[in-house]
Amino acid sequence: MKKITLKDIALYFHVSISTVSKAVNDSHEISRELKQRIQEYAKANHYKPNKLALNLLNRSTKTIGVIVPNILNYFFVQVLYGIEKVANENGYNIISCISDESYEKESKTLEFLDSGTVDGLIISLAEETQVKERMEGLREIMESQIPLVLFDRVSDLIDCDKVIVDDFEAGYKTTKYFFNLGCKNVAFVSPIGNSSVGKLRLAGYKKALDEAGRPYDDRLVVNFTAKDDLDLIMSFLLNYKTIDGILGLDEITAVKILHIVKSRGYNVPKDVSIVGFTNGQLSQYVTPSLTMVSQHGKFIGEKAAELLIKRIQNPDIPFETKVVKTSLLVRDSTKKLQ
Amino acid sequence: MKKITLKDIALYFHVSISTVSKAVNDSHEISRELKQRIQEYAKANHYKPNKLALNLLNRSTKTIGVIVPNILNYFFVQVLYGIEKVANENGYNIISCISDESYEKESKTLEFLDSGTVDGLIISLAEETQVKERMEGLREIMESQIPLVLFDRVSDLIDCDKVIVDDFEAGYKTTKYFFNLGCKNVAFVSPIGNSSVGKLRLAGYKKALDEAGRPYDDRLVVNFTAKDDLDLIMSFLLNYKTIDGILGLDEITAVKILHIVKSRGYNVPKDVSIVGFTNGQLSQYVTPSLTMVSQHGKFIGEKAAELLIKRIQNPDIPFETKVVKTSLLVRDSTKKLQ
DNA sequence: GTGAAAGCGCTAACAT
DNA sequence: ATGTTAGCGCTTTCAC
Repeated sequence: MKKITLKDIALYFHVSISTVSKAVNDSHEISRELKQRIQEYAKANHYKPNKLALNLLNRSTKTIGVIVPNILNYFFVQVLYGIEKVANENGYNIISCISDESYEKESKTLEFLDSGTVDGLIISLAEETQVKERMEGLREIMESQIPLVLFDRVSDLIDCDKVIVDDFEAGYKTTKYFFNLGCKNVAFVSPIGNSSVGKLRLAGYKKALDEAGRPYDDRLVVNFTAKDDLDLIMSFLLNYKTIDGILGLDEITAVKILHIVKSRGYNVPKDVSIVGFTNGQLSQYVTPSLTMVSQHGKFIGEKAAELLIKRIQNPDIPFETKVVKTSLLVRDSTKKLQ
Repeated sequence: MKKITLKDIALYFHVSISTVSKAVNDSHEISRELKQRIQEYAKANHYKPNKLALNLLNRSTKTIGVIVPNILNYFFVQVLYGIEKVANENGYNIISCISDESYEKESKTLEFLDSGTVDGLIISLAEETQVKERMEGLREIMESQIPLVLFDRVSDLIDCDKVIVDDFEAGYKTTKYFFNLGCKNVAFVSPIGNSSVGKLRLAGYKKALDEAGRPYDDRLVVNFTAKDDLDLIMSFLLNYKTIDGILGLDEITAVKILHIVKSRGYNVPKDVSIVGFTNGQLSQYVTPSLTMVSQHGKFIGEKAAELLIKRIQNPDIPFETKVVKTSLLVRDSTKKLQ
């Protein structure tokens, strides 16, 4: 038994397909009586209009596709919530896909979502894509005229609407915060050294160093990947100098750093202060609770969705870039300001 | 400028649509020369076959839909990974949706995914759906013949393939573990008291109590919802009796409990041992690290995807239910066994 | 009140 | 080598 179609119903009642169509859509053109019988039969046989056919007809799916690099990062989950909220308010569904930081997976997903499946796309680039500047996939998307909004991990090579975090300022302000606390040697620990986001924050860090008249020491800047042993790396770092401040570029990194630092006998925040990025579920429950930079993920998602929907409705307006400021959530992993 | 179609190309070259179709698909039926010109033109104008039309034609989308109740729960994220892995290996894409524990959102998503958009569905029920036993939506799905696999939060009211955790045994074994540790008063703290999963674990808890010849005290069983103040609830619990063991039914609950218990001056695990469910990212980084029951989410996802794909390929085989055992990951939040 | 026809974008069997 | 036709499932004129 396969799915029932208008045709099947029409055959059953010996009427035309269009009559059935009108009947199930409750058109006044059809007689009460026939309408009733057809509707009953349709319900009884679980008739459902085929969305594919409708979408083809309407050349619209009322769906927006979202690609995020990493679902384990709370920031992206928050963005997803924001997107979904605005999308639903505007009658759109979202389908969310994960690129897992891989260019290949991102491209495959892009290909899948392109060409009719969705009305628009919201994307944060995979790290690999950013590192290798592999923009072919995105270019295709742009050129095939599908509305696109990039957020957080964006690229200058692509001209489209964007929502970004003020990462430069975040890096700058946070580093300055450490200095105000009295920290002398602030380390910068990044799992995303190659992404635009990581680079901007580092630039902000450098500027703060500069302004404070302190030399830039690249041994205090640690880039690592999932493959690396963070424990070992941190051990080098801690043995190199008397570190009294550490900035971790995402939540799980900050939590791991805290764990490692504590297990090596340091007191947090007395010996070393720690600040992380992304105010998620972990940071408030570790001991001591972590001071975090919040990027307002939900807000970013909302803005991205708004931009996209605006663009879908009006493809010809000029591109916009929205910059969202971060804020610092002070908790117990940083020394108190005197 | 709208999306270019075969028709547009045909018009441009003054040939028929099918000729163009064959040309872009590199058919040998078409002359080298024309093929080349058409392909070039197509590429230059970013022609992409419309997936909607193709799917309609093939009556298949090579996509499977997944609905999970809560993306902040690491268990579901793991399941998602497992599903995606197997799906990709078999040439399927997945689109993942979040029901947010709400029946309404689940239904809306169901409706969206039904009727052509996906070839099959993998779902873990929203709590509201389970509580109110609102199975209309799922019934519809079943009756409209779309392949369906339920996992974790399942329902007896729906006849389909299922992958479940052995939650009864998990509740039973874990409670016995507390007793072996020497615990006398083991509390059971659940944010999912109304879901099948929560009930089964509670039944296991009761059985262990029973076997140990201890009375069941329902004041040791705490159900709470997102709205409740867990702090307050725990305070009642801790004042009621000398609790020396607490079982928290998910990761974030276990972490919160640990936080609360510690802040009230108890030593974990000396005064009270804590075990949580779901081995995620939080439990290993809190202090002390939490002993957890792992449900092997990724494995569950893989099995669910395998079942679904099997069913898509062969709709007539009898339904299966796979039961996946849990395992206990002992860390520092439980007293050491002597 | 009902039906025929066209069309959304595409492919495939069947002419020519 | 190229074109015609039919059809996937549906809606929407426009006739009758």
